[in-house]
Amino acid sequence: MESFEIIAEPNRRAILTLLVSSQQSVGEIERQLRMSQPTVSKHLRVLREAGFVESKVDAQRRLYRLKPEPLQEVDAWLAPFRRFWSAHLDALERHLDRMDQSTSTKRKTKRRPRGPNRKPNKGETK
Amino acid sequence: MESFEIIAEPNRRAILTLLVSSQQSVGEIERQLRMSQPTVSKHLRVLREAGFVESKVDAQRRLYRLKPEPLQEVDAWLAPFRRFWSAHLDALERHLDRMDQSTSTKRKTKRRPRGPNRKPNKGETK
DNA sequence: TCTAAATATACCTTGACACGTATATACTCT
DNA sequence: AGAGTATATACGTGTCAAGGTATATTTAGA
Repeated sequence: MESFEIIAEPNRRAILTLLVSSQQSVGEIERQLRMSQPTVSKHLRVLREAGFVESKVDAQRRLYRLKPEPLQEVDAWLAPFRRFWSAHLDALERHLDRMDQSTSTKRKTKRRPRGPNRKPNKGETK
Repeated sequence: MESFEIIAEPNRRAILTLLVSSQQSVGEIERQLRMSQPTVSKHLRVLREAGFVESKVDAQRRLYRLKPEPLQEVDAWLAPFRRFWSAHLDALERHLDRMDQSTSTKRKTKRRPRGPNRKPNKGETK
């Protein structure tokens, strides 16, 4: 399974979040997140095979702890978008600046001739 | 559908990546990503309803462009993990520093500047 | 008004996966 | 060795999402 699918599952995200603070045994995770033991074990297996966590044996217990790499990949995928929304903020600022100097100006040129409107879909801007 | 599930789908991630550079019509996305037109439209619908993109009408076309908020939420979820792996890097550095002292080896590559009570910089990824 | 282009949607099928229950495995302690 | 604890796995089941094909909707242009 692939990194983005792994963190698509809410229980797995919860487990990862738990493990940020410190390593935990299966039973501790089970109790804190109120999931069944097989469910926890199965999610941990998925996380382990994808490199999100690693385990070490401690008597009958297994202690699971985070490994950084897969989440760093996710983080890396986000990088271009971070640049995008920074640029977006800049554009908003420039726009507000223009509003400042042209608040009394009315737009007189229509962008393009339009026929009868169709019904807009949700999230569609006119 | 929820943000993490949305970006779990590879074609949707590809669409989002395409839209970082500029807005695109459905047909343009279809051709660049070699997906069928219904597939593109259906993914765009999912993305639109989740707020990842918005569309505006341009004659028979619809131009889709990115909206930042949902990916910013994903980014926010990652924040604690970034602190986690920064801490790991710091620990590694301290370890290497101790190695330095005990071996008197000269280091060839520079490390990050460090000081007492060092705090990570905003948006620091490394 | 007819046709072609661009996009959206309906319906169907298929596969993946998350969970529960039951059971297996591994380790500790007496 | 036997009992108890902690964890892993096997199996069956229901759900849901992704893609394909076919069709509907909207618009430009002749």
